[in-house]
Amino acid sequence: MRDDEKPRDSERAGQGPGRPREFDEEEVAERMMSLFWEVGYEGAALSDIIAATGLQKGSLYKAFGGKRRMYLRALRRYESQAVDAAAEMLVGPGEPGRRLAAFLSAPIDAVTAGGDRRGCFLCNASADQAALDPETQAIVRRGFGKLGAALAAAVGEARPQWSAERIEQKAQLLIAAYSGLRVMARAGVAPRFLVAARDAALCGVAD
Amino acid sequence: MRDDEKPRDSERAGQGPGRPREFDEEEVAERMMSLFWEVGYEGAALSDIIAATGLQKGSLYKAFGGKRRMYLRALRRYESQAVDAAAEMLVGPGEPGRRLAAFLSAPIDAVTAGGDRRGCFLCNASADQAALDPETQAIVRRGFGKLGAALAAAVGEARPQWSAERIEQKAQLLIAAYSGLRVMARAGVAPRFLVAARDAALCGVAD
DNA sequence: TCTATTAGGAACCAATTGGTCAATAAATGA
DNA sequence: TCATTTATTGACCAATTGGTTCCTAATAGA
Repeated sequence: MRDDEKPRDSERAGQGPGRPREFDEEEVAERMMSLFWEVGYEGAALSDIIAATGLQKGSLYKAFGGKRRMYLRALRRYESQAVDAAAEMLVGPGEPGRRLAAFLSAPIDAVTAGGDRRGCFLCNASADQAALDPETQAIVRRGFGKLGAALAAAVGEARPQWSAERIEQKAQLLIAAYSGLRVMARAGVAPRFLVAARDAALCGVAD
Repeated sequence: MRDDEKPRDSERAGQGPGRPREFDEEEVAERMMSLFWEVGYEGAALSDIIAATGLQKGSLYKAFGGKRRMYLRALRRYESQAVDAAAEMLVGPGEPGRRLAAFLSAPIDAVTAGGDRRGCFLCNASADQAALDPETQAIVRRGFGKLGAALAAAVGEARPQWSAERIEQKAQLLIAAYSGLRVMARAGVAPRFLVAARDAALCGVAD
């Protein structure tokens, strides 16, 4: 559980002295994210990371730091990919009601369409490491904050006549419902229940 | 990750031949539940379980099976304690609206009153082990099922004029919101956000 | 070409992991 | 008292854990 490894070198396009990387760092980071997302921090042994990335232990530790840094990097990657994308979608073009519906449908589509039961990495990290590691906690909280802000914006757009307080309430309910849906999906709860929850959550703001 | 240990002997009040237990099995099970609840399956090393229970490894393995059995037992214990209690409260006496409010307030009270950030064991297990272990998954799903049924009963009581479908939808939304609140609480999201989510969730069914 | 710098890979590490077992202790019933 | 049964304990186990180090390979710039 130590965490003293220094950040090591990252991003250098290939110029400069020294032997060039034989792997694409982003691609490797992507695979690490997938693994941690699926099995959690302790569930991913170093040997699993090696298998998933194709790198050797030495290269892994030189490019990234220790295991904890890999996890945090994976989580930050999820934040700046999945979370930011969702937030942008929520404030993007189109009917706000439709955007909210799309946001709450994502957890269901993932499981019905792709059979993807990984849930939400942010939510998993919360149950997994957030209570134990403050850095994880900070990232998770920031992610929830982003989603909350974007949801509030979309709700305000959909129902301009609502008070700020009511908008905020609805937005918070939508994150909570989203998180709950992700958690339930991971446990394999039948899609019809998820659909019911989604429809009730959207009631009054997207019809 | 093996799981072949036989169930071993349980419950024998102390009568019959043989040396009597020096510990109270229920009390030990309670401590194991607390530990797994807080740190998850992989987060609890056998040495931690030993420290938490005061038992030696050998006694632990004789009384319970391997680590996985201990975890499942802890999770079942949570189900038959926390989940069943919540379900009974929901269908119990008092105004149904108040009961629903109490159900959704529990996640908030835990963190504001007791500083309890363990969240919900069921939800944690979902993010932690449910995607990997079918037994865990079954318990989690059953737990969600119980809560869903109880919530539907309470909602139906609070709003008898609603259609069965609408009642079911609201009930499912309430479990999702509950799960989400637990997850967010574990990440340390500020209580005011949790309160906002709760109030929005209760809107229309408890006022 | 030579040097500096970096990457790759395997050997190596101590510590810990979950799990077993045999010896001993304490009870019951005969 | 003695055989039987069960519990406790600590020594022991192989395997795996995350992590380091050292040697070689490959590049850029001088």
